[in-house]
Order: sequence, then C-alpha cells, then structure tokens
Amino acid sequence: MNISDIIEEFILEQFDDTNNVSLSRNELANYFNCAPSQINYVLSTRFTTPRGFLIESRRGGGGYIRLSKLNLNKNDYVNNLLCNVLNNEIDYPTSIQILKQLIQLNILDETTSRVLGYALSPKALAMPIKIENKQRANILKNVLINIVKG
Amino acid sequence: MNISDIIEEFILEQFDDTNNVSLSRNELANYFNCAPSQINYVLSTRFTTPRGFLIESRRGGGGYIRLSKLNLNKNDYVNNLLCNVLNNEIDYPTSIQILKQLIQLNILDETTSRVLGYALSPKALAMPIKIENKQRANILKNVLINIVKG
DNA sequence: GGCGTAAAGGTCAAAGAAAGTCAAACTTTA
DNA sequence: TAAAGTTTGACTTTCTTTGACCTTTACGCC
Repeated sequence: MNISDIIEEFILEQFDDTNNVSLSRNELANYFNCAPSQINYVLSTRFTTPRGFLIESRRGGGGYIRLSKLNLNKNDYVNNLLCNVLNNEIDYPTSIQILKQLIQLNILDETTSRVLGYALSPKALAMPIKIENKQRANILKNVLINIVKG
Repeated sequence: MNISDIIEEFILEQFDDTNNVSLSRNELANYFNCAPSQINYVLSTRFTTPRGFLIESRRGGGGYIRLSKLNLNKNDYVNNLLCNVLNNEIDYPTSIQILKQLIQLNILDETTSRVLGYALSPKALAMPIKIENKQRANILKNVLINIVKG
C-alpha cells in the first residue's frame, strides 16, 4: 500500500459519524512524513465531486482544509449527469465514483452498481483511450436515462 | 522445465487456501532472475480466462498484480459463454436472452439483468454494427468473468 | 490605515516507481 | 526445418512522490 492510500483511509476514518472534517495540511504532512503537496494530491484524486466530497480551504495564519460529504439532491445530481457530465468523456475511476454516488442516492442497488462497474472497465471496453472514455460516458448515460424513465 | 513453467508453478502454489494472490512483477522477475515482461508472458499464456483466472493490476508506486480463481466448472452454460460464445459477436436480442438465462441460473438478479440490458443496447453502444456486436460480447464477457470471480 | 512578515495553503513540473506492449532473437518440437 | 513456444530488452503508459516557487491571510508595528 502506498502513502496516498493510507492518507486517504486516515481521512475517511475521521468522517465516521460526522459529515465534516477539518484538517491542517502541514500537520497531516508532518504526521505522515510526506511533502505537504502530497496531501493535495490525495485530495484531488480521491475526494472529488463525483465521489461526493466538497473541499473548502483557507490560506494564511489559522488556515485550514475542510471536507464535507455532500448530501446531494437526487434530481439535481442526475440532471447534471445527463445534461453535462455524460456528454463528454468519462474515465474509469470517475465512472466508479459516479456509480457509488448513485447507490447513495438510492438510484442503484449495490449489486447492480458493482456489475455495471465491470461493464465499464477498460478491459470490458478495450479500445483506444479517447474513444473508450466517450464510449463509457455514452453507455452510462443510456443506462441512467432508462433507469430514470422506468 | 523452462522458466515460464517454474514461475507458473510458483504462482499456483501461492493460491493455497484463498482464491486470490497478490504479487509484484518486479519482485517476481528479480526472484527468478528474468525480464519483468517474462511475468507478463506467463500470465498471458497460463492464467487465462479459459483456465479460470482473472487478472487485475495497477501501475505506479504501490502497483500490484492480483490474480483470482474463477468459479468455473460448476456451470457448463457459463463456461461455454466465457470460453466460446462471448469471444465472437453477439447481437442485442441474443444478449438479452443470455441475461435472462443468467437470471434462471441465479447468477444475476432481475434488476441487474435489466440494467445490464440498457448498457448493451444499440443506443448505448452506438457504433457500426460489426464492431457493436464484438463490443457487446466483450463487455458481457468481462461482466461474467468478474461475477464468477472466486 | 499602510506595510512587513510569518503562517498557512496552492500549483506545477520533474523524478520515481510500478506495470504494459511489442517485436526481435532464441529454443523446442513435430 | 518450419512452426510454435520462450526469453529478452527497449520503449510506453499510468500513478505517485518530491520540491521549488506562488498566493492568500492574519497580525503586529509604525
């Protein structure tokens, strides 16, 4: 396991009962003995919007980084996916994050979400990356449309 | 006995009781004093789907290769799908029939089957028919492989 | 109030650490 | 001896780690 994964887990643990976590970049970096920018890396690759997190921060003395678990509105989320996000390319990790989010919103059950993940994996699509991401977006979009329709 | 066979045996031994093995390509290559790509050769010739294995991997720091034993042999229908049928083209109606069959076999629940149907629809795939059918087969195959994973 | 300074956090690109691909060279086998 | 199977190594892609430099904010001092 690499440092990024460990830090991710550590932060996730902080969430436990609450939906908010406040942390200090320097303290964290110090604690894990890594470069401060490593924290930014973890945040930007793991605590993303599609995964349901919001990041707020402030610099200067008494600065902080605050993470919140988004309590997404079902309609807005799906709407945004259908109208914006899924008209472009979607890479695999992002698609997985979206599927997880759809579980939270009770749009998919866990099994279906997992199996759809298999269907959207790079191996399943097996094509040049640019086309692959376009393809993935299109499949997911169609799935969503049909689910929402029914 | 050549190196490939020796490496194959070594990996097989790792399986022990579990159905999963995690390994590092470089470590293995080092251990056996061979080129790292030799490991890929062994994996791609010996740990194939028809032989009942699934390979997952990740690059970069903390990368890994993970092998899982598939749960084959107990189901001829699935076996045949994986090893023969799904290596070719599958048109949409046929794929729907397969999905129905998988419900009967208790391999998929109804919801998942229906949603997968959306993902395999011509609209979702949206490509020239010949490619579309190949693509559909490949997606379905990958889904099955992952479901059957031990 | 304006200004300087320290204390945050942000950005970005280069280096590093894996694994993947592919084709050429070599070896076995039928 | 030709086809099939192995071995090797150069090159690619992906993901992570590090460090140098940048921006914003708070606070205290003229």
